[in-house]
Parts: sequence; structure tokens; C-alpha cells
Amino acid sequence: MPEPHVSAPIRVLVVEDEPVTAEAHAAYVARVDGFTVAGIAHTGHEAIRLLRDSREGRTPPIDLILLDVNLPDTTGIDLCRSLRASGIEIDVIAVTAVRDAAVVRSAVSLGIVQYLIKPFNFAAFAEKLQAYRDYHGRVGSAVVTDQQEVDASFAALRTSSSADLPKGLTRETLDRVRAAVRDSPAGAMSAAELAAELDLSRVTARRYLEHLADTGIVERAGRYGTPGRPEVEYRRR
Amino acid sequence: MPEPHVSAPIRVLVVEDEPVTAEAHAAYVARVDGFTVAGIAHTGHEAIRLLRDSREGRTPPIDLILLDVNLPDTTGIDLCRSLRASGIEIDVIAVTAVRDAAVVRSAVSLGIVQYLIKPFNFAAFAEKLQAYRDYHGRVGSAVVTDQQEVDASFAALRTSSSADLPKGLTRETLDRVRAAVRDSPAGAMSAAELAAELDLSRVTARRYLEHLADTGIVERAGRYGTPGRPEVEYRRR
DNA sequence: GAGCACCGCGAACAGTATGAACACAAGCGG
DNA sequence: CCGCTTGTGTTCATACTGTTCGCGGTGCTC
Repeated sequence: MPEPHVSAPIRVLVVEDEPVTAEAHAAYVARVDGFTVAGIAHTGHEAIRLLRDSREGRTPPIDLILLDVNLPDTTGIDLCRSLRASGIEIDVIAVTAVRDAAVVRSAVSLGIVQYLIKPFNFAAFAEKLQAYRDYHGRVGSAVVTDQQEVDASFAALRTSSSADLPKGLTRETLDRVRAAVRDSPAGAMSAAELAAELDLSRVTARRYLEHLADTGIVERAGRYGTPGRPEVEYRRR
Repeated sequence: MPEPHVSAPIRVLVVEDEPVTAEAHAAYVARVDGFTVAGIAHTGHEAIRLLRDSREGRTPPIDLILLDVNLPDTTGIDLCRSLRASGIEIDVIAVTAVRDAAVVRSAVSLGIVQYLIKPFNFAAFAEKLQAYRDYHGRVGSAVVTDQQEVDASFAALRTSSSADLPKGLTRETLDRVRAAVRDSPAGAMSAAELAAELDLSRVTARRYLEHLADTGIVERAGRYGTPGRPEVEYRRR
């Protein structure tokens, strides 16, 4: 049922200082149906220049910016703030390797429509762009009829975090495990401790911790010094 | 353990020119758990003054603005734009009777976290505030671990309307299910329990509970401790 | 009023997330 | 080096999940 999307493609400006990464992102954009690359900028200044050219009609319009947060001459957040101050309402998808909640809050307050953490694969990237395309199509019309339609537009921007987890694991339990590891005072837990904390069996706790270790979220470490076999502790990083 | 929300309430500034409506909105805010009214402004100037007082420490901080779009001296959109230009990252819920997609687009680009169309009842209002509270709690921590967590935070802001029901569901059955969940002593039911309660099949009970979970009315939680596959219980919030 | 298309519901079934039980491994003390 | 102690890692029964598909009711057409 993914309709072939006959309307004009969404024109994307890629802003990213690293040339190889910029090319990769541009290639990703081109691969997603309904999008086309409008340009690539490697600095904040270059991005602003391209946007001004576009807005003043010298180059075709730009609908969306794929904006790296860390730029040589500014940050994506500051760049975005100055856009808003100029009354430019262009939509922005933030791309960053920084894992700081303050950046997320700033991004939200500046009207960023999607937030992508580097590194990401094409599937994660395409999911964000497709969600934006749904939103873009919905608010294209001149009037909104009611609250439901507004809610539907907002809902289109939410992504389903469709990371497929291996057989035997549930999202619900995994979220609880991750929360427990994140909030543990020592930053590390054994399987038995986690089991007691979450009221799970040690077997189950171990299954999830092993999964987190395999995917690189936590790392294994021995805990020696006590009589008996040493415990394996799973340390967050 | 569903913690009873002990953290500090979210302080809300109500901005609305019509005095009666402003009072009504303030009363609504006070009724929602976890929120408190920080002040009422009837004009854009007054709002800015109150915000400045707050930011400069003369009055307690303000976390959230409930912002009417039509004001006597400016529009909520322009007010919001000047806030962003000043680097103020306060969160905003827009309230408006205007049904114009351009306003929605502007609102999104200015980082408005929720959008409410007047007139609205308390249920619709509370839904938006509760969604914001979820978001606020999620991004409160200093670091975000990964993409999934960011997605979850964004998803909290982007509620889908619970009013339109997908194929396969009946309004009447849905109402019965909601009533049963609301009146359940434990505040949580499994699909099988609901089925027994309403004399439905477990399949149907599950369909409706899943819908309620997707729209954020209830949340899923595992029920562990017994041998065998764990039950999924649906907990009202 | 008969035929027809649709749609919400549930019986049945395959799949799967969990924990009890158990065999084994690793450090420690004699 | 051998038992002792403590936690690891695995197997498997188990009970619930999630899905498929046919039934029966409702409304619409002719």
C-alpha cells in the first residue's frame, strides 16, 4: 500500500562538515522515495548562504534541512535559532553524535521535527524521512478541520522505533532492564541483582543483560574478592 | 512500582486575553496532577514581563506556557518567535480557535509541543498536559542513551487522537473496555481478565486494550514471577 | 424481501517469553 | 590437590500471547 507518491519531491539541504559523511547522507536522501537532494553545505555560513539563495528565488526552494549539530563555525542549534529569529520556518531534522538531553530539549524547543543519533543505518534514516513525508503531506492543505486532524499530523512525526529485537525478548522488559541499569547507583549490576530489582528470574535478567552486552550498550566485567565463583557484572558505558 | 509522581510540579503560565477563559484554563491546569499555575497574562507584553521576572529570579521559574494565539497586542506565533530569538527555550502549548494549516506549520517550526483547538473540554486538555508531562519526565535526565530513548520522548509529545477508532473496533465496545479499565480496583488488567469481566473473548479484549495502549490511554506492563510466559497487563495512567 | 457486501467477533492453533531445576565452573581454604 | 561454597549457563515444562480464518449479524442494493 505504499502509494507511489506522485507529488513534487521534498527538497533537502544536507548540512554536515565531514565530506565523506555528507556524501553518504546525501546518498541516503536520494534513496528515499519522495525526496531529492537540493544541496550540500559543510559549514553554517555555507548553509545560510544556500538558504538565502533559495529564499530569494535564485535557486529552487528548500523544504527540509538535514542538520548536523557539530559544525566548524557554529552549532546546529545556534544555526537553527538564527533561522527562527529571521522568521524562516523551514523544517529541520537534527543529526548528532552527542548524547546530551539538553541538546534534545533545545532541539525540541526550536521546532526540530526529527532527531537522529549518529551512527545510524539506512533503515533508521528512512524511517525518519518517511515519517516527515507523512507529516508534510498532511499539513500541506490550507485548512485543518479539527483537533483530530492536528493530532494526526503530530502523530505522523512520531516514529515507531521499529528496532527488531531477537526472539525471546520483549520491548517492555528490555525497557525496564535498560532503565534499571541506567539508574543503578554503581553503574553496574549482576544478573542476580537485576533479577531482585525487577522481580524477574535470574535467567531472564541474564538474557536481557547479555543482549545489551552484545549490542554494546553495557559491557561485561568480573567481580572478584568474594568467596565462591566470581560474579559477572554488567557495566553501563 | 508506579511512583506517585513526587517530583516538583510543572509551573504553567496561562496567556489568554479573555479573562473568563483565562480563569477557566488556569482552573483546568490546577486540576491536572503534576501541574500548578505560575501566573496569568492577558497580553503579550504582560507575558513577556512575567517571563523576564521569572528568568531573572524575581519570581519562581516557569516551565511551560499555555499560549493563546490571538492576543490583543501580538500573536502567539510572533510572541513565540521573539522568545526563540532571545534564546528562551521554554516549552509552549498553543491554544487557538484558528483552523489554518499555516498556523500549525508555524507552531511546529517554533517548537510548540502541543496544539489545542478551542473550544475543548477538560479531557482533551488533560490528555495534552499528561503527554507533555511524560515528555518532560523523560528528557529531565542529563544524558540520553540511544535513539530509542529519543524516539520515546518525541512519541510522548505526539499523541494520536483517541477519538477515531481503527477498523475492527466499535465505539460501544471501546467505551465498555475503557469503563472496565477505569473501574478496575488494581488499575491494571490482563486481556484474559478483561475478557472474563466483560464476557468478551480474549482476542477481542486484547484488540481493544492494544488500541488503548497505542493511543496512550493505558500502558503495557509485564506481570512476572509465575512460571510460564508472562502476562501483559494494561495499566491505566 | 431476497441477495449481497461488509465488518466485528471468537474458536482454534502455532509461537514464544518466562522461571524451576540442574549440571558445571571458578575461586578459596584446608 | 580436594572439598566447599557460590554463582554461571543451559534445558525444558509451562502458560500466555498473537494471529488466522470462518461465522454470524447488520445494513445496503435492487
